Amino acid sequence: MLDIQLLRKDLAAVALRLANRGVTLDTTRIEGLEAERKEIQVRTQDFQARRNQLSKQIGMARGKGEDASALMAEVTGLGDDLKAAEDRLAAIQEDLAALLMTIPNLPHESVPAGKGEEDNQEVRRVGTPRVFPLPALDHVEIGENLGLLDFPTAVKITTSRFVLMRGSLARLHRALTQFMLDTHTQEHGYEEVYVPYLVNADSMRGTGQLPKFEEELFKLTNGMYLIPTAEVPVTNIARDSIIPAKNLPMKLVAHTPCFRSEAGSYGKDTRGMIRQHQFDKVEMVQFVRPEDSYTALEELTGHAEAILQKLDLPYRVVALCGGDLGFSAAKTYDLEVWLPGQNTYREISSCSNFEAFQARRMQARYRTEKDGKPGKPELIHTLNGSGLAVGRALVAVLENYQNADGSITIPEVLRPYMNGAVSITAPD
RNA sequence: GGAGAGAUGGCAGAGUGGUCGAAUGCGCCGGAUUCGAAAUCCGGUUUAGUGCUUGCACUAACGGGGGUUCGAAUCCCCCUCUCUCCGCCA
Repeated sequence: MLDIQLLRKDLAAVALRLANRGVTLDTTRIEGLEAERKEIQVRTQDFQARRNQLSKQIGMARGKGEDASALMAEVTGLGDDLKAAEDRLAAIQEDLAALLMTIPNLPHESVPAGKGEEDNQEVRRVGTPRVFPLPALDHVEIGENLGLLDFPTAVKITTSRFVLMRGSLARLHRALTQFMLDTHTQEHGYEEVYVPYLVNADSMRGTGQLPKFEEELFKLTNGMYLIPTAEVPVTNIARDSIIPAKNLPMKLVAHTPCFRSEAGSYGKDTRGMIRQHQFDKVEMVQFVRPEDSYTALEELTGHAEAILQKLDLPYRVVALCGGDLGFSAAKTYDLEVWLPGQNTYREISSCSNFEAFQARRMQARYRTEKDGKPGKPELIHTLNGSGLAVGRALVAVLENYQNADGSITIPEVLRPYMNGAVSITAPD
């Protein structure tokens, strides 16, 4: 949510910055609502002040045993006008609030202009794609040849966009998760958290999934939602709370399954594990002081990159352009891992700074300090990034570490998590 | 699932229709006292919003929503959550 004050003070500038992400702001409507709000609010408050004043006088008169009927008649006369003004004000403020909830965040000044994916800016490439003597297979063929990856059975159990993994492949998936969590907690200073996978609507509103993107979520019959990312429960830890300044920055990491309806992506990535209704992800979340958030974004992106580097997977870092930016983000770096089977880079992590956008929706604040003395509560900045998407990391390992004989070499850093095994071969 | 109790400021906790945004205690901040500290004493200490003469005024908020009333933390209705006991259970 944007600061309403910013819209009041400099609507034109807000509209201009939103244009960077291809969003047109209905400034006429906002100006109209604001003008009416101002007038009605002043009127309402005048009525309320008068009513409070008269009511107080009635109380005092009664206390002294005097007759208050004249005062009561006067305040009764206010009734209808007051009620009308209050109702109108409530309606306008509801309209304004609803409108405000659907306006995306302002892109940071460093965000490249552009409409979509093709305008994203490559920041750097790390690692060199391996050269295969024969055309590289994709992860579906590799996994199915090994007899460890099974889509038809998953379809039978549920439906498409689910997967079944068996044996050492299932274990490799778990090994990746453990390795990521251990690296972030032991080397990057994150606290591991275990969180609910079902959340209420308030939490979804807090991080920005609601009200605009309900169709992308799985909703339960009792009104709860399956989380589409650990970002939701983890970031909402800070909702409606004031964090002591000494606890900042707060760095949290969680491993959760993620559930996405993938509505609107029919026919896209239908093959393999790239786009699933259910996948695991290790997610990093940071709560920081506003002045630190862009340094924190670079740092957090580096933490995600460290996983790829340790796995020795080639990747590139892409700065999203305005048009490709998520609803709540002010700036985002995507990490794209090299997939030989597809001969392309595919997104495996997304690291974003939300500035105060989520914090304002959540009322997530920290107590400032001035010369060591406690000051006023102010909104924190929130960030998050995948570190990494586990399913896609598995895909990347399969494709990058495939051998001509159909086996998979296990990346060195994962071997301790695989009982020391060096490779994965088809079971007997 | 059944029965009961409750939800008030950073925390504890009073307030059951009228100058109550809210006693008191703790905590926190400032000051006094002290060589310094403890103790003690004095003062301060919620948030959001609006207006304009930018310092003042006003409005709103006592779990959430609705209602009664001239006036609601206080009365009524609905919802949510928490606690205790019983039952069930990984």
